[in-house]
Amino acid sequence: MTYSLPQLRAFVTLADERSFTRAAKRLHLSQPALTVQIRNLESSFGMKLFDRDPRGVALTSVGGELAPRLRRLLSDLDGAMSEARDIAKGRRGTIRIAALPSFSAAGLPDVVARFRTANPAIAFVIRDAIASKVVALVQSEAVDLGVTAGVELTPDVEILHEAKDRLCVVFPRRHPLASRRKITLPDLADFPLVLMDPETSVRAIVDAAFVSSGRIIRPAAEATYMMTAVGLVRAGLGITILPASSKEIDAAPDLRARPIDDARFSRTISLVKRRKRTLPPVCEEFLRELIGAMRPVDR
Amino acid sequence: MTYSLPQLRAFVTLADERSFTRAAKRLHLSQPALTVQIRNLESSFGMKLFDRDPRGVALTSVGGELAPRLRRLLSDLDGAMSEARDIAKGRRGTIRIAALPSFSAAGLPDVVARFRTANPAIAFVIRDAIASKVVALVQSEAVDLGVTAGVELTPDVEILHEAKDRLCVVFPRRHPLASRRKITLPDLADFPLVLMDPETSVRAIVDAAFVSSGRIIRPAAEATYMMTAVGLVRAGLGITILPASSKEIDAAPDLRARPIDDARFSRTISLVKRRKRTLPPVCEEFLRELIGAMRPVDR
DNA sequence: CGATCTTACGGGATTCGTAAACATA
DNA sequence: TATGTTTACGAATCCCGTAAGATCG
Repeated sequence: MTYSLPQLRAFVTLADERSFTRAAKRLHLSQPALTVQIRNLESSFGMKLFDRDPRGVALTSVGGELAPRLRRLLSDLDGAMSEARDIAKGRRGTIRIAALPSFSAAGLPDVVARFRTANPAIAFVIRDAIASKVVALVQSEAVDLGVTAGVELTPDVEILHEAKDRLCVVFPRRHPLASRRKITLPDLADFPLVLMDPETSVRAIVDAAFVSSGRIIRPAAEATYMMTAVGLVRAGLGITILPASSKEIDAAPDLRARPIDDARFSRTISLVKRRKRTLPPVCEEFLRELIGAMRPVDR
Repeated sequence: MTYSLPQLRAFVTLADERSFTRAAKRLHLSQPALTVQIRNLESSFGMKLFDRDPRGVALTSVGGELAPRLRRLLSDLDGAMSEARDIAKGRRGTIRIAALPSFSAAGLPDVVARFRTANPAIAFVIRDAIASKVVALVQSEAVDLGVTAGVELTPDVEILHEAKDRLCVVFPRRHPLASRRKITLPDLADFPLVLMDPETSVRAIVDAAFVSSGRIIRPAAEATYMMTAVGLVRAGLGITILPASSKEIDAAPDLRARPIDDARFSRTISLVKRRKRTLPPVCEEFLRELIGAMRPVDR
């Protein structure tokens, strides 16, 4: 009426070996135990699957139909299970991360690279997106982890770690700001500003700081990508404000970046996951590495 | 460490239903029993496969990897087993027969046709071959059943049933033989003979009969196919000797066939199978039909 | 005899259902 | 409190190994 995995394994092995004794050996089983498994399987079919003979057994025609299919199915099954076990043990797997473009370019690559040299069988999927999109990706479980900033979180997104990221002002080497020891908010208002797109978290911080100090902002230009903002500054269009960690600054040797002496010009980088979802084990491991690397950067 | 079929079924169903209660219902299982299965499977992995929540359960990422593969594997497995059960029950299957050309054309088609209307899901493979080839096909298990004649059988071929098939002489309507009441061996020797190929069982019988009566045979022509022999007779080349059951005779309205009044001019049609091989159940059923149809034919 | 498969029996693990405890909205 | 999951425990079944029996060459 029913059948079990041991029965099916016994059947396939016996079909291979065509001898109860040899098959039992291969199954690490006593030979009578094998006989019983086969007998039970046969009685569940209501017919013989093997023709016994003192010098070997042979498959019945029904057995012959079944054997190759079961052999393949069982090997697929074992493959799937052992693969899953590998994933569970962290020997294999995929880590999916969504992160702000700044972090994707600056902090993340080193951590990922180090982790991959230690665990070469781990694959990464990295999606760079603006803060609100990062949260959406985490919420929909399109990714395991998210790195975002300054977004009100929905209740089903959980913060695992936080780090401060200061903003700094970026200007040409010979700019008047270069001689100031400390740069404060009013200093910035003296020069034309190249700002990030209003959708971005950096822009939100800048806007908030200016508003809270009672000033209005008049951007000379707006950019979506930080590299564009840097280019505009190099062209003399004005100064800009970017995360201290952004790599784009280093790409322009003729520019200088200086932290702004104002607590409002900093943002909280949050490492998040979907609440009440257990992470894959590799992911947990990577998480620890990432937290270690997420110390606030000053320059 | 290990896993069982009930565990895997529980896993897949729970992944489908995303609720222990609903899944248990679908599995015809008490709900605690399901909890235990999942717990054991999870502990064998050393990690959770589901994230529990009062209003439903959700797959872990490892569980997500596993679920679709297992769902397919289990459904394939059940498919293979139920198909095999169908074959075992005779609701489906293939019957493979090798038979002498004469029997393939004369006796077999009607039996097969009748059987197929009763069991439409049964497929047939019919190979027509000369006697020695038929035995070889049975011996190598390329076919389940064989219909042969006058061949010394190897010990691993078993006779299931036998029937007499008389030979008859075939001649043109206006031939001198047409007026004889009884035709005996000496009568035949008076006319030119069209005989079958020396490889065939019919020819072996004719040769043996002539030899045992001390005559030598001088064939006017030889044919491999009985239809050819009939054609040669119609053309007036001589007379021929064919199995009484052969359909080829009926295809020539200008010919007459008459039994030969000599016990030596008959052959034993044997229905055979490989010794110590159990036949598929459908095949057993067909066998009974075939034996019923294999009564000796006189004309 | 000897090699091979089958049957018989006891210990241990698995599976299942009922009943009760636990968690969360 | 209502819904849904987990824990606890006893009964039935299944699986396995040892030992003895059966079969064929």
